[in-house]
Amino acid sequence: MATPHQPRRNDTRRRIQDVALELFAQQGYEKTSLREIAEHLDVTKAALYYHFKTKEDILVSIADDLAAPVAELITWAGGQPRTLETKQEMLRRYSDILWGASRFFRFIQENQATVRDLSIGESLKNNLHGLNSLLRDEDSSMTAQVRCITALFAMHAGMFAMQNIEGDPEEKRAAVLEVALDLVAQAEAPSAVTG
Amino acid sequence: MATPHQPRRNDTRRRIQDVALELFAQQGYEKTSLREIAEHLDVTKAALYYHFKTKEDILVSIADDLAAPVAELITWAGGQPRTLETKQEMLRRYSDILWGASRFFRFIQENQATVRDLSIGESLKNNLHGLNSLLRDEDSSMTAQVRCITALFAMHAGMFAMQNIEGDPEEKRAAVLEVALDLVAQAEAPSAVTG
Amino acid sequence: MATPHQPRRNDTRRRIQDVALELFAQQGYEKTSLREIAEHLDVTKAALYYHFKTKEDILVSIADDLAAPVAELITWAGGQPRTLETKQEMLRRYSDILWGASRFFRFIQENQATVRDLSIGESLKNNLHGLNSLLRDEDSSMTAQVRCITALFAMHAGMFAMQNIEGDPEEKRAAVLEVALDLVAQAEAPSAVTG
Amino acid sequence: MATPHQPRRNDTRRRIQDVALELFAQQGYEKTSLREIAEHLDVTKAALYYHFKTKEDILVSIADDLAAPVAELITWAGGQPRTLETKQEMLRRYSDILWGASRFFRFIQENQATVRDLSIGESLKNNLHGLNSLLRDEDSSMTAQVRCITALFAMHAGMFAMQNIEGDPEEKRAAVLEVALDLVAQAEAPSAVTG
DNA sequence: GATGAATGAGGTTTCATTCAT
DNA sequence: AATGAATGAAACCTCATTCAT
Repeated sequence: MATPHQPRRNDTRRRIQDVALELFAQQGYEKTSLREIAEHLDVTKAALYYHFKTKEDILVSIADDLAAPVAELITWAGGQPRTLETKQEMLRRYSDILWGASRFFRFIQENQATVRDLSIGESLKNNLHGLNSLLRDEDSSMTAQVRCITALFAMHAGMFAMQNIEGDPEEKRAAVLEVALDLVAQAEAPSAVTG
Repeated sequence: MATPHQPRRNDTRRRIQDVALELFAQQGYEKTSLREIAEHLDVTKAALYYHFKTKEDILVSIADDLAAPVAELITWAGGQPRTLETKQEMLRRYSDILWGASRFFRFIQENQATVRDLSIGESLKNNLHGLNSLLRDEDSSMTAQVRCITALFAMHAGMFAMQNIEGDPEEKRAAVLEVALDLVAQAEAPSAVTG
Repeated sequence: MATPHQPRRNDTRRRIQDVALELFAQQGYEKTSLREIAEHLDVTKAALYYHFKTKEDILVSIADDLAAPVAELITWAGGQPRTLETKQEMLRRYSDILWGASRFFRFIQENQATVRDLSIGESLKNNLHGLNSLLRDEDSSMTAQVRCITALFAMHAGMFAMQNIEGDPEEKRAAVLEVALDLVAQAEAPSAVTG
Repeated sequence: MATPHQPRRNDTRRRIQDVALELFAQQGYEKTSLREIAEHLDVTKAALYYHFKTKEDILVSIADDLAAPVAELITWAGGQPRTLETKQEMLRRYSDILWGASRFFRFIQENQATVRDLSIGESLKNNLHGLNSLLRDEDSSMTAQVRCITALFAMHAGMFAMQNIEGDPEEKRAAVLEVALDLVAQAEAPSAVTG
């Protein structure tokens, strides 16, 4: 039973989002002009304004779609017991989200200064903070807390910093996840390896 | 009495670099205009062009100063035996460099998309790659390699991602370094902790 | 017969070309700013950029329109027998073209250094060279060749160098043409007048 | 009147004039900046201002030197009988002047629009007008007058329009002069050649 | 005889945005 | 659903020029 899809209703809108994200990721947000987006789509700039109120709104609409799963993940994790298993499952799911929308998250990563001042900045920051809070225990040692944060950033960095390294992408992703899982495990059980 | 219009000192060039870096870090490179920099210094835009050929050139001159120590570190490490101790000493020194010019490195971190297309992008990338190559062993397991990369990124992230966490800055920095040292240690001794 | 079907544009584009040529001819290309052109038209500078990509592009578009007849003339003459009559007919037609767009050709004449570096320079030079080749015979005496070139330049000079001389413009134009026709006639029949 | 030449006194001044003329001729007056001139000489812009009051002044000083012979020629011719022989001698001398400072006269030719608005414009125009008046007879036929003007312009054009034609430069120059001499001869003796 | 530092004016170009159609 | 025409603001940059040293 295929959904009787609304004909071409969302088509242009989606194509704008797609092209915009592509260019934002390639060149950065500020260096991508609406003219450029319009040209790639073979429409006029004014057409963009039929679908979106502002340039920022294009990005917001993308973020609304792609960052939602992170918020859901936080909600989910908030309802689970704060066990190591929960935390690790959280990381696994986060890994799926990140790789499922890697173009977007890479964009966020590479345009922090820009995104910070945009309206999406706040919510992205909150997401990150939410994940963080669920992973780390505020009463644990500073080192332990750092390990948790690092687990998160390892995954972010993993999306784009591994291009120099040879190997199967899936294998790399698995390795990144493993290191992250490890870090939260060590944060929990302080039988340190350090001498 | 009226203070005579003192001619600006010789340090204008330095002051430009300083203000520019401050604003670049605060607002991002593209969102910082030369007009703004000039106004902060109480000079005209044209004065900036007396000291620097282009806007990009201002950034280049800053990077030349501040990124040089990283290149030196790479040279130094290249001349040492590839032991764990060398790697860890490298991380310690890198930590010093990073925190000694944190404003600059935070700028780089938050403006990757921009920096990538600028002339400094290449050399910064090379630096990172150089550090990376010295830390990780291409023949070791993927996981081990990821640990090394993560050690590096943990330090980068540590510069700005810890502002949410309470605690003494020095203590935080030490914790970050400890986690990084740990990661390379684990990369070397594959007696995994993972379940 | 073939009507060049331009989509119905407002005449703004044409008005820009007209005002621009007027000012270029009056003051020179470099000394005419886009601000000035815009003010004459009571539009903003940005409006110019809606119609033309660059300042140079305005001139190019003018040249494309006004220099085309010369290219056509060359094509026509290329298909005729290389007789004296052909050459003289060529000069007659060239005279019509020159006087029909005298503002443009005077501009070219007075801004050679500028035009040379612009993209239209090459094609204008080719036009002149084409006319030249059709007039002169490479095997004839140097003097004969010079006479042909002079015929051409006499007409160019005639457009603007006669303003000091009194007399009816049409009469002047006819006189210039007569001298030019004479020169190619003499080039052909070397029964020299020179004492 | 011969000034005993101060040793290196004028050296820089002359070098500025030389480089300036070279660049003016190559690129045009407006497109040549003082920075460029200074760089070619390995001095600072400010040094130029020690020797010349303004940019225009550099050009004026060049013109004063190089256009003076034309004024002298006019004076000389004014004192001679208005015979054909005088006119032809005038052309011969003018040819010498033109080719003796061809870089300058080519510059004038290619930058008319610019030169017109500069202070030298007036005197150059007067020179040309003076030569013209001495050649042509205001009572003669329009055609005869055009022939005289053409004689002058043939020589101007000859300086740069002959580069496409093969042949010894001196031979070309002689041919140009011959045609010019011819033209004034024909202007005098109205037994037309035209068919 | 020349420099270093700076300025004020102005240049071309790009941008996000608007609005009548 | 989209276009054509236009705008206002601002960007980067260059220029001729000045002046204390």
